[in-house]
Amino acid sequence: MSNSEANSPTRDDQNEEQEMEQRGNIRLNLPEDGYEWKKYGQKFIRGIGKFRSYFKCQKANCMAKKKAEWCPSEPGKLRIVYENPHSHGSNNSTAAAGSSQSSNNANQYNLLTQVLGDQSFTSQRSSGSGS
DNA sequence: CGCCTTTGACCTGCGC
DNA sequence: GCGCAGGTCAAAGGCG
Repeated sequence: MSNSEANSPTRDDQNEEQEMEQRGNIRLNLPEDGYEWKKYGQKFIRGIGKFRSYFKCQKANCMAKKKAEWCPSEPGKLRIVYENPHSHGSNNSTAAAGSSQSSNNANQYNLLTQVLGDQSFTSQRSSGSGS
């Protein structure tokens, strides 16, 4: 086993990723959405048999929250659930693709979650923009 | 030295 | 009324 890990830095890197994945370390797969998130908790959800991470917007006046969980049927796929609208605009150009929509989306999503449910929107964010 | 991340424990709400 | 699950807060450790 010494040679396999000695000359395979890529594999080592992937191995690490998988190890963290098992621990529920979603931080590695956290998609940049233009906001600063702070992880404030992690829990193993028996309902889906996977870990769920809880993020909170670091902005002082922003009560926006984000939940990240692994898709039960699609290992490696991350499902992001946004809660509460942002009281400020996105300050990250990385998410320029949706920067103008981010705040708007978060706001609309809040309504959608209550009216339609998070599936339609979450599904769009996860597979629509990811893939 | 400061900031961020991770882990554990506690509290609240819902269901049976 | 009790039990289970989910969610949140706080403290400690590690890394930059």
